Amino acid sequence: MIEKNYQPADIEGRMARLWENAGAFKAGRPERRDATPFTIVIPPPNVTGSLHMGHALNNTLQDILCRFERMRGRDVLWQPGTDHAGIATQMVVERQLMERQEPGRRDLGREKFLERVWQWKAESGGIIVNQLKRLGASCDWSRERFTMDEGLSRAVVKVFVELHRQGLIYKDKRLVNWDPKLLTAISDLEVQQIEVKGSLWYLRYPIEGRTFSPDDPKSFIVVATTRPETMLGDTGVAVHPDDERYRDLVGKHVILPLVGRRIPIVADEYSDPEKGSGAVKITPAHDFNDFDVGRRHNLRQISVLDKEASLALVGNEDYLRELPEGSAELAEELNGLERFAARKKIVARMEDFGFLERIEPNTHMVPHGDRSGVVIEPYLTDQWYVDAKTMAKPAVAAVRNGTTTFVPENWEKTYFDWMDNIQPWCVSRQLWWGHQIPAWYGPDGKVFVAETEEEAVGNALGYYVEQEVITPEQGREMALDRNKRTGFITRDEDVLDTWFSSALWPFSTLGWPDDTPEMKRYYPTDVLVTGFDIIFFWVARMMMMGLHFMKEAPFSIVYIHALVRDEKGAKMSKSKGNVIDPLHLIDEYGADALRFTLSAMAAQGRDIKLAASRVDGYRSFATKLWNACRFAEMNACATLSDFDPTKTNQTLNRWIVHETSRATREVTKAIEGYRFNEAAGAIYRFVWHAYCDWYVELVKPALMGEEGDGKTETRATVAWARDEILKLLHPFMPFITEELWAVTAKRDGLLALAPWPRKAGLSPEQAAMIVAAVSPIEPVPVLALPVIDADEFSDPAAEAEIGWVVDLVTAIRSLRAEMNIPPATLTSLVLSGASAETRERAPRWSDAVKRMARLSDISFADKSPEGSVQLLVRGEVASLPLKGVIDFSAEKARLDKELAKADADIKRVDAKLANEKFVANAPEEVVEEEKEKREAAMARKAKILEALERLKSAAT
RNA sequence: GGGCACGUAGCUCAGCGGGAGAGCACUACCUUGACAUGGUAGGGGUCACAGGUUCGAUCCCUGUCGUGCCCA
Repeated sequence: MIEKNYQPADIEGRMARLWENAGAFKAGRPERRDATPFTIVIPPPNVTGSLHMGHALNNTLQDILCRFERMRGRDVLWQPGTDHAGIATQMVVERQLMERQEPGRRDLGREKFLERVWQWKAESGGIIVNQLKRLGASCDWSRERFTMDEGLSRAVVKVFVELHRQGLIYKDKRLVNWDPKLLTAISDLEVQQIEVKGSLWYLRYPIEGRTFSPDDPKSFIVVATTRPETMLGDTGVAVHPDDERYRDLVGKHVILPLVGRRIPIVADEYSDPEKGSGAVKITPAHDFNDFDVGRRHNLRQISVLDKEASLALVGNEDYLRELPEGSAELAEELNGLERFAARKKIVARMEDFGFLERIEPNTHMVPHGDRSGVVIEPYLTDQWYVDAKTMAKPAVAAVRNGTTTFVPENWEKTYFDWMDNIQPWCVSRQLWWGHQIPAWYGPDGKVFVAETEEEAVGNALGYYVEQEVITPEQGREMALDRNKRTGFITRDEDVLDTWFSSALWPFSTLGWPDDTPEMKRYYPTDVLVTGFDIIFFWVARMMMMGLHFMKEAPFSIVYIHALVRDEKGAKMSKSKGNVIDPLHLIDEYGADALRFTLSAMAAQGRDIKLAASRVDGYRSFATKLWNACRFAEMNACATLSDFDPTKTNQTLNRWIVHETSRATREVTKAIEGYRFNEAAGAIYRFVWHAYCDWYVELVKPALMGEEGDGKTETRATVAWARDEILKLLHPFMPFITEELWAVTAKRDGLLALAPWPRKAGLSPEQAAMIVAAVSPIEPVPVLALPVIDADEFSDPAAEAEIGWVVDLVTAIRSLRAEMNIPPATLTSLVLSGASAETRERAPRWSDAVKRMARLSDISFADKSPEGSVQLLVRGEVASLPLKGVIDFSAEKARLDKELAKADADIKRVDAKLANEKFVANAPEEVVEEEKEKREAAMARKAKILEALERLKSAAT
């Protein structure tokens, strides 16, 4: 029994348990041993995460693909899991410690702190997994992985060690993006350039050998800077080589104000003559561009900030070297000042001495940490880097030669642009939560990289024994006793960038580096579904790692979907307060409605501006389906096991079979082409406007009539079409369809595992494979049913007949509305001058048409009766004798309007046909079409004129 | 500054070289035996603007204006 009302909340939890208990989503089900695998790896959400609209869209689309392919008989593995999210998670736990007024991270120490993080993960991590289940994600949850699982960690270590051995991972001292709040390096991608209203300070740098005077422009050079506080670390001034103003100053020196350091003026094209004063100060240790300029001109690198971005001058040998007497006092005074306080103080001091020329307001881009939100400091440190440039080459080639394809393909350009200009990837992070780098150092700083501590320590001790730094005896002792080597051999404190482990996700989750059966069966994966915002973070890096270690690209298709925005088009963000919570929408409208909305709006290459009213609309759609199924149930329409839809006799039944096969073709092709919105549109139109609006309405007389073969066939067809609908709709609305599948008939299997309506173009072998794959273990009776081939089953005769009925009913309804005939008034219909075909057809539809068009009777006549209103239906006249019922002037107005429309059509077509160039150049069929249109319009016009004539005589 | 999108009904969006579409909202009528979470009918658009290509442009090209995003 179907409940009277559709209550999504009721059924969704129940269906989720049903799937779970049946193990419906498990990969490698025995009966699919011989089926072709279909693999998707989930973009692992952060363990700290909770479901947002982006996740909802991303996982809905993946689920549609997975459910679709599962129904097509494939052995689907949708690999789920979560990401340890280094910085994010560490921050969450640190905040928790603070809120509970417990000792902080550093007080706890590394080991204790990590225990706390794991504890947090056990208690509250992975909330998002349950939220994904609420959305209906059909992942193989039994295979859930976490990027810091033992197995995945082993993969990470192995990759690191091998890349290091191959020279693709190395340690280097260069500028990094330093986050002075989180006290770690971050990658270029974790930096966001934010436009900031700041100032441009024009500073006077005195030229060596000239007496400085603010009034004498010859005694100084003006440099413009957005960061005056870094001047303490200046080691040069650059001007453009072609800049006439400064040509004779190149090669001279300036004396750095306040500091007294003697630094050169160099010519470098980096300096832009149009910007500022045309001269720039060069601070190689605190600016990426300056770093390059400095290298070109052999300028010193003087770091003047510490890791918290405060001035570090006292004891700073680089800074103090070669400074004149008295400079140490300034160092004492400024030491320890935070960078922005230092800026104020230095500017004030410069002004005091006449070194400040002016300050201009200036809007410019300032790098910010995407996690901490603070201004990023370019900072000179030792870090580990991946040679991304080398690794990118095969990754670019794989896309260029089509091994991997982006959908839509315009994202390939973005991918290439980035890959072609890729920078070394800084993978070390000064955090605790993550994969600790498998590198150990000896007392002289020599690095030993190995997969295990034993191996690294063994290598190291062997080396130092050989170098005679220690005796063999000491070496043996240190090898056996960890405490003995403390202080001699130390492990690298840093952990790897979270994205390092994510990059391995497509194979680490399958058991690599072990040679597992899953590796063989499910790699490479079929499709990756993700948002464009992580093409660089994730897609590109998976390509690099996959190609390097597996020798095969990790996926053949990368489907890039849109960003979900609020209804005004703004990006959703907590700070803007415009976040729509998918869980609220699920509570209010149901997961099915949300999923359908997202897929219906997922047009390629366009962002989704989501309005709740759309979700509401699709909830109505679910209700509509619900009630249509109740209708079938109330009329005893039951699924018959030996029913063959292609063998139906009734025209109406043949029509819905025809329409079903068309819908099947449309939906199938659209999903295959990743056009989710088209697939959703096709099934929506079919269910509502074909099945409900017409089929169910037209079928009522038969279902209420006498028992017989026709009624039996009709009942079976109603049920059959309903079942096909449930299948076609299942990938989009899994909950309601699974529920209706269960309650509308006694089924031996889940809808989630039922076979997809046979699609166009499926080879007999493939079809046989599907049946063979699904049947042995769990026989699903539906399989015994003949399948229809959407390409083959078409019935133009049925389509023509039902089309005529539809047009007739629509025309009468329209007229009645225009004439303001109340629904309670029944009218007669006279089919005048009807063709033999119409005379033959009409009786079959008389009951249905009478009901739907509110008619009392239908009759035939040679001519339209006096005073009747005439309609044109497929070239024939249908008359409604409405003498005394209608307002003649209203009818005249209606006919005049139609006449005008016909005239306009004729005029437009005539203009076209009169155009010689059109007739000469347009394709023949287009010209032919136009001629047919003209004829049709002329015929229409003739009948309208006739009707007007008759009206005139009737009125008088 | 470079790049990528986008400007279509009041709103949110499809579409597309040969007669402008959907959902929501709106108007009128209807509680008919699945459904008022419904039905029927209807109103509403110079397809941002200006050029060009074409027999024909909402669609292709160029430019302008506006919006969004990415990169520097």
